[in-house]
Amino acid sequence: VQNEQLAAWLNIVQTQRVVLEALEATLQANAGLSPTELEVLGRLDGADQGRLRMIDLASLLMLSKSGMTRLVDRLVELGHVARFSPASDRRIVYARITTSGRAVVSRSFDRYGEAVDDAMGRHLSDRDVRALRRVLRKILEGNGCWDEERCSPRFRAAG
Amino acid sequence: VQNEQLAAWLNIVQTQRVVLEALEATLQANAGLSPTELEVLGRLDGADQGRLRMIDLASLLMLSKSGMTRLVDRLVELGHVARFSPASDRRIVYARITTSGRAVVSRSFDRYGEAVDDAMGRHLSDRDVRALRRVLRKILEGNGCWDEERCSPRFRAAG
DNA sequence: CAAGATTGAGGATTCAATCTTT
DNA sequence: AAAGATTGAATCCTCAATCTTG
Repeated sequence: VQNEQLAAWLNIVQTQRVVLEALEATLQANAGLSPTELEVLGRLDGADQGRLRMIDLASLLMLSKSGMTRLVDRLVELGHVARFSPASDRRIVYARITTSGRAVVSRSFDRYGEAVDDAMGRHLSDRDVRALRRVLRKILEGNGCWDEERCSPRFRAAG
Repeated sequence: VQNEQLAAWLNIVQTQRVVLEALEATLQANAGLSPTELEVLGRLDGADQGRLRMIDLASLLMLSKSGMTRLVDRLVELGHVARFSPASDRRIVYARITTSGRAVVSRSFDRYGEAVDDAMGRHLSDRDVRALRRVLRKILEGNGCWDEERCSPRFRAAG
């Protein structure tokens, strides 16, 4: 019985590897970004006022603080994100998506959706997708990291 | 509809991050190994004669050839793996698990299974686990990377 | 020349230490 | 002192180039 669980875990790992590999190729050719970098832009795009604190971004993506500092460095370099600190508390740094960043999200998300469909959705029925989400949600809830906004964000409508 | 797929993909990514983080901590404290390193030992442990070619290991874990070279370097350094080339074709290098490596697998796999159960299985019914595996298998099959031995290997029995 | 493996250089991420603001 | 962010050193991984054997 425990072997079934181990196998399921291995399957999650393998699936993530396979799909991610497909997405990386598409996304790199299309926008010159890594999936992680696009995820940051997507989170900012969906956030209130298009901005989030560095520490909240790190927590959302489960990266270290320093990892997020460098990731945002790259996005700033590309002009897709800008930094600023609010006057009310100068300890905080916000990452804010720029017009250029919004444009990248608009242009890339459709292609990205197609790539996900190609590598994953195309092989699944609607029931499969629902079943998958149901089980994964249980795991996330069990680990105290389910959060409606975190795990099923409202993605930007196409275009 | 496509949003459901995107959300499902995000959930896979998040689940992998959450569970992996839990496993890393346990495994590091327990055996001083990363999950990837233990996976190599587990694959070798289950393989015929306890050995696999470098290139097949790389393919199994979806790592680059050079990445696998370095990973095996570390395991050799620790004494858990040894390299050798067959006389029949000196181009090939086999990684073979050593007695020490077998011991590590024996000692670690129980704890590893417990950790997987803690982070994942504990929150799921048997039906959930089966449903999860069924859907993930579809995705892997759809991408041409389902392989009975690759994706549901016969793990060593406890002890 | 092709297959298999390794090496050097460069990119991404983490930990520990540090800096600034509260 | 604590919260938030950044920096330096070290680790792990990848790509391109190279080496060896067939």
